[in-house]
Amino acid sequence: MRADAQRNRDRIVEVARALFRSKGFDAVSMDEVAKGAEVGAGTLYRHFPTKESLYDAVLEAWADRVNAAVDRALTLDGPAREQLLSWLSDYAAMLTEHKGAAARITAALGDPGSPFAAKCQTYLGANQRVIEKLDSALRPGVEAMQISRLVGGVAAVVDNSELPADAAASMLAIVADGLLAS
Amino acid sequence: MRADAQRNRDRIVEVARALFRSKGFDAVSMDEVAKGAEVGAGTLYRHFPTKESLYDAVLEAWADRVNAAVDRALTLDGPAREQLLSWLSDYAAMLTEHKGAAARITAALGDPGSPFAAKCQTYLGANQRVIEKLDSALRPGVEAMQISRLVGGVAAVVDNSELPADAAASMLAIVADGLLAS
DNA sequence: TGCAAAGCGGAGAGAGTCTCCGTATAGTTC
DNA sequence: GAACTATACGGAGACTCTCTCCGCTTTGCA
Repeated sequence: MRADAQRNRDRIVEVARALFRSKGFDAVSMDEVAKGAEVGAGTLYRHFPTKESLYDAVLEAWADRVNAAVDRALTLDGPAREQLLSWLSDYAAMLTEHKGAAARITAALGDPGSPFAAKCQTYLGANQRVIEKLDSALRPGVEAMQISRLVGGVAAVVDNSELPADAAASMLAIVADGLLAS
Repeated sequence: MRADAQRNRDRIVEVARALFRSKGFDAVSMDEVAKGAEVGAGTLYRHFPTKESLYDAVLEAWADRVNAAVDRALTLDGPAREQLLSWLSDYAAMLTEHKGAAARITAALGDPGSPFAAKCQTYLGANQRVIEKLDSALRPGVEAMQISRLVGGVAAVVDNSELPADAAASMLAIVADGLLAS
């Protein structure tokens, strides 16, 4: 990639990250991103052929943080319930960090053609690790996809309705208790 | 209302219901509805000032069916878990009946200014009745809003990803067990 | 039958995503 | 350092969508 192209790409992602974070996916227009990054619309669309692909680039750094959160939760001293709850709330918090991300990523969970497919694999892998570690404490037959969708659903509701942290926590507690063996 | 206006209104709602049900909220354009109902855009917008208000009119008949579903579930013979599950799956099924409805209605749960406010009250009231009836079997302190949001979140995921009924059922079972006292 | 009020409908404003293509520049080769 | 080519730039505008404005038509009452 030519040096000017790389500079422009970096600037676009940086500007887009700030805009998406503060205003949410829908409320940011591509024109706005182009103007903010001081490039033309053509340049923006050459780097990112759709708005979703730009969003994907903005969310790039998340995979590492997801894995770190799993590691942290699973090495906690304490009962399985506490480890599970810690992971679920970290997971939900990461999903709601950017407005609109939770619904979008969760919708892409079963769609290999989505621009978010790589991120979904990370999430599914993280939940798979949780299942393997907590195994016997969990409801028999529970799958990574179910956890991903349940928590994604809760996160999407929290995000959409801009709920406070305690509302999110109480819903996650219900999900966690449902996931634990009864 | 003048007779011609009433006829047009009825035809618009009928056409819109068919389109929304088959294609989902986002994929239907107002132009399409106007053309299908053989009216001009102006006529459509006089009857329904926004696309959401048209959607609301399309969903009008639901309130009765919600209350009927609660009645049916709560008079089932069987343990609380069975009654709860029956209601939750009816509730989720109704929310996913029209593509896009689950997310929209659930997002409006806490917003009195939404065009769906009346429908939300119906849902909250239904869940409140469930809580009062099952009371001692449920997790202490559980609220109608929490149930509405949890099931709405699950329904939105099911709807978005077009999941089969058994995937929905397994997630609702987890939520139900979380809602029951442990 | 005549007339005001109510309703109709389509052109078009405004906003959004995304494309096309003439122009400019980076980086290589002599 | 000059010439050349592949690469990148940028903005006008095509297309689509929601929603408005306003001149024309129809209804229903007196």
